[in-house]
Amino acid sequence: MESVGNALRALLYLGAQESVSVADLGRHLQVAPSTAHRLLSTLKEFDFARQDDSRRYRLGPAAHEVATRQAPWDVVAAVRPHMEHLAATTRETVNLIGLQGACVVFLDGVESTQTVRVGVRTGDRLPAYTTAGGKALLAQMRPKDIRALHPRTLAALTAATITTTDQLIKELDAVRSRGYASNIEECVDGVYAVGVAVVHPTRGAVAALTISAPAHRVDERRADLLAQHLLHANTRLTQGWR
Amino acid sequence: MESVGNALRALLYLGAQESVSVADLGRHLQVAPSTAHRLLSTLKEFDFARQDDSRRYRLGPAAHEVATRQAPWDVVAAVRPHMEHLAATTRETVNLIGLQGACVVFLDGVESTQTVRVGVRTGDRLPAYTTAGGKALLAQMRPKDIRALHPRTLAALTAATITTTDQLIKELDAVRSRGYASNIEECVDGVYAVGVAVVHPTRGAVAALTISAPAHRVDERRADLLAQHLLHANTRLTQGWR
DNA sequence: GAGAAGGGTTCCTCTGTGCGGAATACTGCG
DNA sequence: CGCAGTATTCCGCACAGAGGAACCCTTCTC
Repeated sequence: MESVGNALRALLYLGAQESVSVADLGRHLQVAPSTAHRLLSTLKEFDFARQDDSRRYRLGPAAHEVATRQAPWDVVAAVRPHMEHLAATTRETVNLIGLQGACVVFLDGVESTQTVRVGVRTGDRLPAYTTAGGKALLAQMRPKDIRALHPRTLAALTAATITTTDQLIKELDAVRSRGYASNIEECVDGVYAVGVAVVHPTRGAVAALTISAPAHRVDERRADLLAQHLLHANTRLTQGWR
Repeated sequence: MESVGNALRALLYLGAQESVSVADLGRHLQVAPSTAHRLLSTLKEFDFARQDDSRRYRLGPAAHEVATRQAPWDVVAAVRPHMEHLAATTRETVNLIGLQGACVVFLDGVESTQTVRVGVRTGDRLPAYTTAGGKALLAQMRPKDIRALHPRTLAALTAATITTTDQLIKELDAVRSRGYASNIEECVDGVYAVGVAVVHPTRGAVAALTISAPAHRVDERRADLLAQHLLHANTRLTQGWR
């Protein structure tokens, strides 16, 4: 696979430069300019390279996406049995959530066996501020970092969604005081969720554990009970990491 | 470039999965198993994929490296004229430094024109705790994040290097109080440097600006003067970002 | 333990893809 | 505007990459 090899060499080269011309790459790979051009065009076609009006090529967003979209799979595997136990104990849906920039991604899920239940959303992405898991993770950050990550006003997904960063910062203060985060129909109408951050001893907050239920099944007292289950599971999990 | 296209599709697929088998990839790309195997083998050859004894393939470190080694080139360009002015004014070497994990990388430099001078190190990497720029950037982080990033004991580059994370955390406190960081022969014997973090209004601490000089030319009073030059340049720079 | 099923890896043949060269188009400088 | 350098497009051809087959490996079941 000589041409594939050259494409990967081109990608590595592009990653190490501010920008690259066809001639630069041709010299680097010892290939004809038309071959270098063809490689860069293909990288561009898949968004591994971008080109502006100066004719030079830069690393494109696909390269960044491949690297940063990888989940902490070892954590996912370690948490799985705890999630299954939680789902069995509470009879509600349990999710493991990761933070990527200002979004959360659903990494894994164990669905409730009840007839009326919240479905798992593994693979989905949502704004962090709209979810219990997202709030639990954001609460690990300093207010200045929260501001750096969000515009002043935030898009609403429901009538209950937080809509300003100032509100969010206040809410995260409450999360820290309470010891867990909640989402009361802020993301999807009819869904109530609680969440806690999973903090690895050397890697910091790597994910969040949440329990989601139909809102009609959860009042404040039950939310608190569900949260206690989460906190117990979290303690057992992180004790296994020492 | 059909084969290059398939290699890039393979890379994207690998980035979205925990692990991938030859059969998985063959089905995904609609190619023969031997073709899928050949693609994965080439990705593996360049470290874009890794394979363990289970025969399955995972994303390799090269993909991560391509994405994360990219410097903030727009910042580098914006800072350049300020660096040139600083170097002309102080007649010492000016560097722009970025933080990557627990290391700094020298992003750009303007060398002093004096006969005896500190050389520029653009492209070099060093432990952050041994450099003024690194310390300036680390001082923007919380102690718990510093601990997460460093082992208890730190390797010494000179007799003056900080050798424990506890010492480093104390030093970073002093950096924050003083308003700038210094490196008094902690990295290279005979080099004295001062540094300040360049803080972008929405992106946070994106780099550090430093002035490095032969130690025999810098006493405490001159270090403070050099630091004032840095702080003034930093203010002008960040005002241009509003 | 033996055998079956599924899948990974290696090898071979052949054809169509990717290479380099040439022509054309574009950009920046004097 | 003309020129030099470089990017982009197009074409012909040969060899690189595709698929198929054989062999090897792993896991599961009896």
